[in-house]
Amino acid sequence: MKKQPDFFEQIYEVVKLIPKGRVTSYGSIAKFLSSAKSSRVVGYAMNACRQVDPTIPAHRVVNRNGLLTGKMHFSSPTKMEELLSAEGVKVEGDQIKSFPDVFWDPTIELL
DNA sequence: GCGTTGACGAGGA
DNA sequence: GTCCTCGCCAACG
Repeated sequence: MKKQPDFFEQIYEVVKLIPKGRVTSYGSIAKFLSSAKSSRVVGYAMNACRQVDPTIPAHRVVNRNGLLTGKMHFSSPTKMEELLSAEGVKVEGDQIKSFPDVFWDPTIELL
């Protein structure tokens, strides 16, 4: 029996493949899964990732603006930027510095 | 079964 | 360049 739809598993797998110190966007993951329009669903999966697999580095997933939109969903609102900062990702406020520099696109790296 | 919400993205003004 | 609107898919009430 499946605990979660394959859709979610796919997302989690990609997120867990994100190298340390790198980040990606919801849209890129969605696009990698052949559903660029399902970017919102990717974010929803992240929200559920905690109950599925808390080891998922959801903090490495941000929106296309490099903004930590989901930081409020973490244990603490500051947990996300702390984790990113600890991995070498410069974060100012809620936005990632040098976003294109730390950006990791599964459609390019994994392909 | 219907309507609303949501960690988004792209397009248009 | 910024701001607003629409779309898209899945889950929740």
